[in-house]
Amino acid sequence: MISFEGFKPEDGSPLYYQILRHIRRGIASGVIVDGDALPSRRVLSATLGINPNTVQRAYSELEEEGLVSNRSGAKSYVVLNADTVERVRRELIESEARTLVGSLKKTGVTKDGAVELVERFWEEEEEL
Amino acid sequence: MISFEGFKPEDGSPLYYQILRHIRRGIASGVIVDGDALPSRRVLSATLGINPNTVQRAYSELEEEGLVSNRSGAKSYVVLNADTVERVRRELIESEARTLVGSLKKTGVTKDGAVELVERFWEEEEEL
DNA sequence: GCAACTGTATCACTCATATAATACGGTCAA
DNA sequence: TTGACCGTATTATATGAGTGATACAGTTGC
Repeated sequence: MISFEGFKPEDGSPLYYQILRHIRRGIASGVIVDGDALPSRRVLSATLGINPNTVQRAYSELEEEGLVSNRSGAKSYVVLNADTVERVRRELIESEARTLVGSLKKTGVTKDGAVELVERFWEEEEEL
Repeated sequence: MISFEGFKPEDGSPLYYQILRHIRRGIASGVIVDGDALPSRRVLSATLGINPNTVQRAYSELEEEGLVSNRSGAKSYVVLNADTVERVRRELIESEARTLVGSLKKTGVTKDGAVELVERFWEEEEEL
């Protein structure tokens, strides 16, 4: 069963998108593997204190993306092969690195300064 | 006059917030300095193809933050001293670096991998 | 078979963001 | 002083995100 421990929606971005991202990151990092079951819409929404429709939206987008199998009546499962995992991982890392490198550049940070910042903040980060 | 060259709202975040961030980044990087005039609400909204009210919202928030002086009838100006600039710069860089490190950690990247990513993407970034 | 789950669908509602159209009064330079 | 520009304010409308409630049909395990 996919875990949502440490999932805190404080991002400002839409909730359904944060759920999507949480699962994509789990796939990229290997925490989520092929065949893993997703929590049901009702259970997960109750756990997170949000609306079932919001979870539904995330899950159905994951199905369109080909990462999840939804069968009416049965639980939803993650469907992965090696190529898919590698693709998700590469796309995720690339987009995150690109946007955040761009952000630091625009605030006037140098390349060496950015590397230094990454090294400094790496240990300070605690929450999952 | 503060420049909005290269300002492209494609972030997903609210437009007024992107304007705020653009100006904060300009201050942090030294591109925007004390006494600089802001484009009028009407001019900037026409340039960006957005609504004057949206620009107004950004400008009035900048005033509440103490970075801009708005006088009814006259143009709006940036008001800065060395301490303010340093504060804006530190807060901005810190939050962006923290976001970057948190994102990469959650996608299963190692510290060395993150440094490598920053170095690799630093040159590839072109658009301002 | 039946009960307890599951996914799916629909409707009405709130809220923030953004647009659109005006209007009013202050500032500033020719 | 006057006209062009400025900041500010108001009202109405549209859209997307999220909630809340409810309903229906499919599956699974006992």
